[in-house]
Amino acid sequence: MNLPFISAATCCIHRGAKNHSGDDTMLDLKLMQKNPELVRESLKRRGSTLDVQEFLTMDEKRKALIAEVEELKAERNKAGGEIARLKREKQDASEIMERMAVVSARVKELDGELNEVEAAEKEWLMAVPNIPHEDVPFGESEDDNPDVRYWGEKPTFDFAPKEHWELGAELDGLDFERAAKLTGSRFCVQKGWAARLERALAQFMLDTHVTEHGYTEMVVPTIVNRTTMTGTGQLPKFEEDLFKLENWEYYMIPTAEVPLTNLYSGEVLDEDQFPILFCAHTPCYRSEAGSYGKDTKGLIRQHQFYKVEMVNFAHPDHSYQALENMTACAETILKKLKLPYRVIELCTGDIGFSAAKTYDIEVWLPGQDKYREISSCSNCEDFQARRANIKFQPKDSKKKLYAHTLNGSGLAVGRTLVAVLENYQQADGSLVIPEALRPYMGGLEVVTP
RNA sequence: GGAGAGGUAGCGAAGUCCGGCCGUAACGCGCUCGACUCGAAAUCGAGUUACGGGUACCCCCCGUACGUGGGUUCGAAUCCCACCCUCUCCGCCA
Repeated sequence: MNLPFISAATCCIHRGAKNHSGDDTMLDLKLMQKNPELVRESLKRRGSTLDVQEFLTMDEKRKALIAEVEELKAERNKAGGEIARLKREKQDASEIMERMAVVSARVKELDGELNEVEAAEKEWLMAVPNIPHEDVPFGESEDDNPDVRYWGEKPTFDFAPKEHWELGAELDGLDFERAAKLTGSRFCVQKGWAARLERALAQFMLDTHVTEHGYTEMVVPTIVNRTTMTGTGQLPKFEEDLFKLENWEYYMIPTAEVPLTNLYSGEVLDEDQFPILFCAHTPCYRSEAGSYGKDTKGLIRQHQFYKVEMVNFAHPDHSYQALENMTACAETILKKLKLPYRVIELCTGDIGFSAAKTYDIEVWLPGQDKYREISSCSNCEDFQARRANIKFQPKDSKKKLYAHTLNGSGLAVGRTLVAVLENYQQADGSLVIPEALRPYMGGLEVVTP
């Protein structure tokens, strides 16, 4: 059976009724064929060791097999009509039938080989990361990410500012010990004001995006199937980062980007629907495999945290403007909270698998004396749209095109709570509630020990 | 958990019992273009799947796809097996 690469394939076991007919090809097959140098160069810039030649060899083999098998199939189809005619006319067709038995056996053989090559090719393609935009600066690691801009004044303290977990515990808001008892490490119980602050932040963020930025608020599943995880690029490569339900091909989302972006998988959008702006407040689950020893204390790196996520579907001509807009939306939250931050651009060595260009927003944490990531905004161009098969119908052409998808945190709620704690702490051990949040906190201005 | 119905183009839907002239897929809707009209509606006419391969522009030719995967057969939307999804009723449940 012939598995088309760019369209209606079905590499995944789980396939929704109608809207998951998407192929899960990662890169444009044609791009690989026509311009392998570009891909080779892109992989090199990312520091990947994937060998483009390996793919090209497979593709040659695939084409040769297709040529052979299709010739036989054409012959078989012709003979089929002939057999039908002879039988209708009550004539003997056994000679053709015998010959076709041989042809069919050969077809079956070749189809088997073809399937193997296509599966291997697909596996290879699925492991290729997106091609970074040509403007993305070269770099080998996060140390090479250039600053883009800074905002706000770092607060000054006439005492040694505490880290958030210390302050949170002293104010009886954060309880890591009991969370460890309930589950294990990297979980937290939030109590009283800290629980409400979490809710206030989420609500404040959602309200801002909905009423000021034009986003549509969504509630989506936070457990999704394998196809959905593949559509946005979490699978097949990063399975170990995910929590998976036992005995199910279901996964807990590491970000609402996954369900929000896949909302339109297998669909064709209207050009004038753009830009489509969705946001959602969801829990996020990450195994944090490989991060042993990193941020072991506090709320920074948890197995479960809440995030308000923004997802855009954009016209290819406007997706980079959309990325600037989305980043500004995330920054707005920090500005309203009066939290100092900086924006950096991820270099080729640090950019995520699915992204073509990414801005990270880092908030200032006085307790840690560092900027820490609180948002990441990416333009994935058509990378996810290909995998999830999200197209749109341009007005001025017949050909359907892939949409561009973007995603960004707006913001990670837990980390925002950390930033509020560390930036708004007072000498007497109390915590001032940022003005923007007070309406959501029943007017509360200060949390005291 | 029990019983039943269903999955075919952008949508609805025929075809499945009795395998082949039924997949550029009947019929209807929608959409595009044209005719009529001052213009519009109505009406009439024409067009309208995706991908892969040959030719890496178009045309054209060939192949594949009727939820998914397998089986039977010279040949499968149609017959057989397994699975997925949707809907209805019953039971249970926040």
